[in-house]
Amino acid sequence: LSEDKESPCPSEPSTSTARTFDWMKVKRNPPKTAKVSELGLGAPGGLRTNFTTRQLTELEKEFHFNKYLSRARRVEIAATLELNETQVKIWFQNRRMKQKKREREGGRVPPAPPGCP
Amino acid sequence: VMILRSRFLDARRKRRNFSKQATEILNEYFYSHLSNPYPSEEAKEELAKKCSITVSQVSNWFGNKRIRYKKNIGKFQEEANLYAAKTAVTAAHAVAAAVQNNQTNSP
DNA sequence: TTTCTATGATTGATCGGCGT
DNA sequence: CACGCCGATCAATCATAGAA
Repeated sequence: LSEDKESPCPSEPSTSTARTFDWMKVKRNPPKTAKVSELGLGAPGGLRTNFTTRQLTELEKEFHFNKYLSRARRVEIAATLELNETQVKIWFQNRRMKQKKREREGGRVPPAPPGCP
Repeated sequence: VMILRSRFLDARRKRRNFSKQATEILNEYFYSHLSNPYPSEEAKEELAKKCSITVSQVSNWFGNKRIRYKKNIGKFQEEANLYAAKTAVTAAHAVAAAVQNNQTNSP
């Protein structure tokens, strides 16, 4: 229940080590952020959108109010912040995971180990 | 514009590199599982304990390692052979011990 | 000291699996 | 079958530590 079988190995090892495995070939599809859909809009296609401070502030505020969004609320937020409903949905999803991660790892050990001038 | 970046200027800064031994342990695992360098949650916890870092840091390390490795396999060739040899020696020791044990316990 | 590289962390977005 | 969520991961980027 813990060993890996190296099944895929299309390439040839050539030398002693370093073969190419499938995980090294994994490629993600580029973001489909309302790309070619709207022709003419400044909708950046295949780019990682950079949220502005205003957007993040509003999203954060909403998050503290509700950890989950209703369809209606999502539409509102999206319109107000000029984002897709999907982006808002994903933001909340990532935010929840971030929250959980903090709680889980919250059992901090923030003491001052070594040097602290 | 640069002010907009100030929103971050937070945790990301003041970063500490892991101890050399921790990196040693992580690399050993990575290269001995190069065919599938995706440690399970349990494995991550074990590595975290051995390295004295958090599970998240172990995840970050593997995430960065995988991406950077496949981005430029050649650059890690040397490192790969180094650790491959190391694990080979370990394996050899194990085999040697087994043989030794076999001879002394052969009725 | 200045410049360039190695590395840990962050985060918008994707992938696969699951429940509704 | 479509949709939202979770957990893990990707991929690009940020900011700093360290080598040159």
